[in-house]
Amino acid sequence: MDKNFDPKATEDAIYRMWETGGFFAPNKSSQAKPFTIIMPPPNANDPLHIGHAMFITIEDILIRYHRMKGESTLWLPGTDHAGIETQFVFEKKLAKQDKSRFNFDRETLYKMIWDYVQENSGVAIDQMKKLGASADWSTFKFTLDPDIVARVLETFIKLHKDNLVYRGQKLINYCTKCGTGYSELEVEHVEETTKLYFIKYGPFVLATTRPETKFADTAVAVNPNDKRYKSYIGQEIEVMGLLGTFKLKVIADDYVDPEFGTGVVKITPYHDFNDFDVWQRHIDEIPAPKQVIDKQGKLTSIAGKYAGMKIKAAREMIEKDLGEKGLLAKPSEAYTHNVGVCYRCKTVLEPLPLTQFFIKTKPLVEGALRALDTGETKILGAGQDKILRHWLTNIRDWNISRQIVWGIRIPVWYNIKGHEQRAWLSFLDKEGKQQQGTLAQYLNEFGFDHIKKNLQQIDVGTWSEGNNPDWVVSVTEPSEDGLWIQETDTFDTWFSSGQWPVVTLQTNGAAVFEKFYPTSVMETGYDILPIWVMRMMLLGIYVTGKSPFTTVYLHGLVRDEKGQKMSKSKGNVINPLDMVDKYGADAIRIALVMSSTPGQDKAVGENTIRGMRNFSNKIWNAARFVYMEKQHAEATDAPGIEDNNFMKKLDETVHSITQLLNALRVGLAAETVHNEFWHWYCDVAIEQRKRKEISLQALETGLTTFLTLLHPFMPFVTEEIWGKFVNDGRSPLIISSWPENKNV
RNA sequence: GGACACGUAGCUCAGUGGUAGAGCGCUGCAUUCACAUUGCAGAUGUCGGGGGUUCGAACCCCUCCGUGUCCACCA
Repeated sequence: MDKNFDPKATEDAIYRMWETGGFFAPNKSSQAKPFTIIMPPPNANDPLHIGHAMFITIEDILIRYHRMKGESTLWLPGTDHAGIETQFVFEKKLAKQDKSRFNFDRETLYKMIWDYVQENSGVAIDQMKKLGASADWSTFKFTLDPDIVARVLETFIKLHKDNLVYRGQKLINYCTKCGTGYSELEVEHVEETTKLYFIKYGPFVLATTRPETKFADTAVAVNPNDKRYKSYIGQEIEVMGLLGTFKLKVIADDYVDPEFGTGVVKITPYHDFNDFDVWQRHIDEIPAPKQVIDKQGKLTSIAGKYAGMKIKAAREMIEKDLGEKGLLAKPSEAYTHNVGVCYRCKTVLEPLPLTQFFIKTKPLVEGALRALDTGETKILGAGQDKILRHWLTNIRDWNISRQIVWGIRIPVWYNIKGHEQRAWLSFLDKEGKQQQGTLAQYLNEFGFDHIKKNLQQIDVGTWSEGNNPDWVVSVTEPSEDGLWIQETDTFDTWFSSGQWPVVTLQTNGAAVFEKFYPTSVMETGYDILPIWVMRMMLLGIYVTGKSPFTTVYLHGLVRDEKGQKMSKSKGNVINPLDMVDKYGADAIRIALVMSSTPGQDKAVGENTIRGMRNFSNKIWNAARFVYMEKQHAEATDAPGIEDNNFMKKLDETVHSITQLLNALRVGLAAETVHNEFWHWYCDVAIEQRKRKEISLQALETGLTTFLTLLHPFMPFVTEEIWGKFVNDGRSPLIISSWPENKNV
């Protein structure tokens, strides 16, 4: 027997033994009560990072503990198609081949991404196995599996029937680079220092950071109580601009802060959220809005000679021209404010008027709040309960339309007949070249079938009142006469993952759903509380009437040794698989959870992991000592004078670990078992044994008990020892019974 | 501007009403003893400051200071 434990030589074989033994499947006994965790599905296309290792570890600890307690334990794994991220990565790949999404029709592009993801999808799963994840792989689901898609569509149809879906034109945060709009939860806010311009505007001077949108101004607003401008309210003013003079109405709105800038604000409803709201409040006073920036981030034809220019270039040129025309009242000032950027590519988002599908969220909130009030669902994680309530009470309608192909296509069909002139679309012609325009332009030349088959995107826009296209919700093409085209937008990825606990169980069979829903613990990072956990509650309760989980355990972010955020640019990223390779899976597992606490970030460095590698070696050597003692033991094992104290202490340890795990205090449980094993069992008890103060039998009981207690945290080394010389040839540790404490 | 956290050993963090803890680091001693991926001994703490409740507070309450994160429409 080697002096050191060698994880590399043993871990894979142990995992295979567990897997082929079928030990990950739930206990079939009818008396066993269920314990369920649905795994947060990682991006199918990405290798695991340290944050994944964190959730794998915590969930596996809970799963192994409950399995050893004899419960019918299901850990259902899966992966997510991660719409925007994956399409973005794929497009970068295309760019390297001098291609873009515009070179392909929708269907072809989807298939290419599908194949690309298939190539990579095994990686994350293998990595989870390396970390020891005892998930039931037979229940595995991918968010684009046909059975999952069918369920997700069903939910949408139900929402529509219940009048909880609407199609509406709103201002949407749109990424001109990724080519899609978002919901407000996906917008990241970053501080930006920009110029605040002071522009002569008729009789006023106004302060703006965005002179390039002034071509779309439809009003000027002042504060109703601002004495300086009171006489102008309700009047029209004449403004000399870069493209000539025009007239605008002056309106009064409380939103204008008289203290800021000059107290005069231009109103550009289609390019600013506040202005949009002002327009809504003064809809009778302000004429129809104008759009000056398009989806490509370029200025539209209303910008005259600036049309076609990118925002940044246009702004610079406009600044110059304003200066030359003497329209700048004074030099610009540096101004720091927050702007929304794309969480994926960090491009500054443009507020643009888009027609999208929305889910009415307010009617769904009540059930979620009730679940929190009654304790049906408990949130673990410093203060996160209150944060969730805050989100729930301030929720907005959910924009679920995404202008990408990598996702579940929205099951909505438009009848374009009679609206051919207004249906904008892009498709590939017979030479594979992109054509863009209205259906009316191309219908005769290419025929409807060709256009449909080679379609990239359709935008049927918003018709004026009473002149809307028919749209019907249907999974298949409607049979009625007409020119039917399916919406090209896909669902927000979070719309499918928001149903994850429900649909993964349902698609594993009605009996599985019946038994394991609602699930026991949802374990994930606090950073996705609103974007994911909240939505799972909303949709889960909506579909099933029950909150999808009893407890939400929100782990913290993993940071580096100094508590710094890990990032590629800082070069402080720890790859969990490298650490497994170097120190063993057990070491990184316990390093991640020991002394961690829900909702609080966790600092982990290689030193920490090395220290825990030493701990797994310590376990190994303690076992080795017991084994050697047995070799030299005499036939009769005399009781030791410390036996009673030893057993009592052992029992207390079992008790406290059990209590801690029941209370989901995983970090403290790990710390306790580590300390008791090392500093009591090894440092005290084994030394007592050397002086013959405790019996070999007591020492052996101690070892087997500790192997059981340690197993959820460090499954490999404990299983290896168990199989090798504690329980040779008998059932493996993974399905051994959790010790009962008798005397405490 | 608001919300939520956090401030405990050199560093990173547990502990959350009853004599201050862990990991990593540091100092000294120990080497054929299960393990040097070790053991023993040790140093470093007014548990952010102040006030209150209590027989007793790192822990509960108030307040101040500092840090972080998220949210928010000041162009």
